[in-house]
Amino acid sequence: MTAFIKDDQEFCSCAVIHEEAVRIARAAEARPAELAGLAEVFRLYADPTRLRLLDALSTGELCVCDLAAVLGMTQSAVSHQLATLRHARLVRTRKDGKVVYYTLDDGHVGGIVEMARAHLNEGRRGNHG
Amino acid sequence: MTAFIKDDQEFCSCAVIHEEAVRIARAAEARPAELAGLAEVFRLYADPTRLRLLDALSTGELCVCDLAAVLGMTQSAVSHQLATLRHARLVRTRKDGKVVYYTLDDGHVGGIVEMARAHLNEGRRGNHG
DNA sequence: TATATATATGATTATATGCTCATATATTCA
DNA sequence: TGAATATATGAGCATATAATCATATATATA
Repeated sequence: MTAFIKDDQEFCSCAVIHEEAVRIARAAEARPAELAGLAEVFRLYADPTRLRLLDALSTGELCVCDLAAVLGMTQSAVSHQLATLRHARLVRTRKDGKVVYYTLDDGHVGGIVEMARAHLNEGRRGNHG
Repeated sequence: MTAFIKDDQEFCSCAVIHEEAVRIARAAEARPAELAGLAEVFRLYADPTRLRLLDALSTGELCVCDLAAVLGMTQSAVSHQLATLRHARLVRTRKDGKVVYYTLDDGHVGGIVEMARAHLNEGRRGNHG
């Protein structure tokens, strides 16, 4: 056997070297939908602007114009990113007249960012200096 | 005042409504470089293929061909993504003859994925059903 | 009602990214 | 040395995405 075949398609020009390890990894594999969902969650945090917005909101409630001021970005750019965060339920809104106030939706946000911060500090110690 | 000005540039057509809140958010803001670094970390996890690779490797050491078999993807696609993970130091390699074995670099990887999994389960309970 | 203002959003554009294909590199073995 | 094989990688393509610009929507006020 010189090629791995799955669903009638050739994927790899090389032989499968460790069939047992492959079986184990296959069996342990998470459902594709779950991993896709996870990737989607991470993607939300994978943008500096969105991180800055979440960071700013961690100090308390702010309106769109406040956020534009803090980030030094246009109202439109901020509003687009806020829409992304809103659709993902990472932030909530409260409307008072013309003004829309944003807050973090729950505690998971801060937790995830802290986790990644630790990852950054420990995992890459001295790599960037 | 009808526009927020920073560095001689107009960012927002609306007035800054809450100057104190803005000051506080500004003061608390993380260094831009740190947030950019964080976004970079998250970006690594923001792809289903890379998550699947890390997931597979969480069961133990696997060579490139093994990983191609587990994921049902070409050797080239897998190798490209492994290069990304390698450069980010999320995985390590061990070479034995022609075969390159990959392992997770440290425990942070699993921790971050678990964290996000919890986020997914708790934060979006019933939102997708 | 007409105007001003705070926010949201569609279209466009520039850039980033993931996969494929072809090929290079490294190693083993005859 | 030459052939085979495991892996790495550059180029190209298709798609995704973040910012911009213009404009729509909603609300307050004259």
